[in-house]
Amino acid sequence: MESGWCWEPQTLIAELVQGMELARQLRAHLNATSSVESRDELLQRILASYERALLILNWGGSMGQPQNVGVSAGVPESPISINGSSRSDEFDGGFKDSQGYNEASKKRKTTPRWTDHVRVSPENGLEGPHDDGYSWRKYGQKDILGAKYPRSYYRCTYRNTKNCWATKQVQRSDEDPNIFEITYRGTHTCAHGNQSIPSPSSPEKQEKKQKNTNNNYQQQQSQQALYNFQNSLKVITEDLDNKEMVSPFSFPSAYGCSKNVSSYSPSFISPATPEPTHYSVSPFQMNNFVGAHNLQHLESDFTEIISTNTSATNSPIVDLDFSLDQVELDPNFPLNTPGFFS
DNA sequence: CTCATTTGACCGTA
DNA sequence: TACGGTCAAATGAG
Repeated sequence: MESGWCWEPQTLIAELVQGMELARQLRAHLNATSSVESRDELLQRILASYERALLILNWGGSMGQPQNVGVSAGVPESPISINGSSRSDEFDGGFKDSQGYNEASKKRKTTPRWTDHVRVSPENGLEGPHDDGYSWRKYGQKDILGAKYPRSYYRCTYRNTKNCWATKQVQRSDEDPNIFEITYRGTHTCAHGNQSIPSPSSPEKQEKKQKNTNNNYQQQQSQQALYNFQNSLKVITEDLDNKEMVSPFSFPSAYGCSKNVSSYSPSFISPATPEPTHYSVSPFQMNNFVGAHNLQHLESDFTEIISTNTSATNSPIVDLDFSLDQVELDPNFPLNTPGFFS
């Protein structure tokens, strides 16, 4: 939608490479006695770099997928063009042991958590919450102390059938009602089943009756690859007490290569609050959040958490174990596949 | 009829 | 005890 952006694979790769290079620098800073500020700056540059890469992917995808493009004219059920979100993923510590991670029901506190900030563009209509490609079921709503808007609680639709314990919380920002803060908890273990992405012509709700009927396999693959990619590229920061994972990638960003249809639930926030349909990117907004994080000890447990997180996604397509020692683009990553850039 | 949402109650934690 | 998170019965939509 608000594209008009000229993008090309080289640009994307350049951004990614830059991000890696910055990560290297950051690593050097970690070993040295550099100031927190310089680390912070480096980290923000890394995030910005990946964010730009993501935007490229997003727009690239939306431009390349003819179906449902342009259905942005405020039709409530129209596919949402998720233009991503400002990525301010914060990772709430915890999931140290990869095993306990799968048992989300046991220890909620140990599940990975990261926050996504999604901005809606007011001129584009009011509803249709951000669809990250997963199927969510709302299970609660609470008024939060000090918050103007209630918080909505969602869990994976396939919680029971697939034992998928991913949840998310959606809260409208106090300061800017156009911004929604989405906190994800846990990762989907149903991602490879029926879970992935609603087919363009079928609203999400149809999923309940047509599981596994998405026949656009290539598209799925690309999306999954991107999803895995973004899931793999997480930067861990460690708080004094907790670890945090800061990811420049957002779930919605992973669908740039295809159209998201979202029938989503109409209860994104609360009946009293208008529901955003279209999302625009606020690329650097994440700095507001990430910048506030304690960036010390950035590296500790980095690879451990990465691998944990990666394995949790069951990703057979891309294996991007992203570590600071190994920051080369995986040649297997289908950056050049047609479904990706076109 | 099936499934999603709503919403008050309940529970665990700080 | 207050608050955030979850449960589950009631209700509604398709």
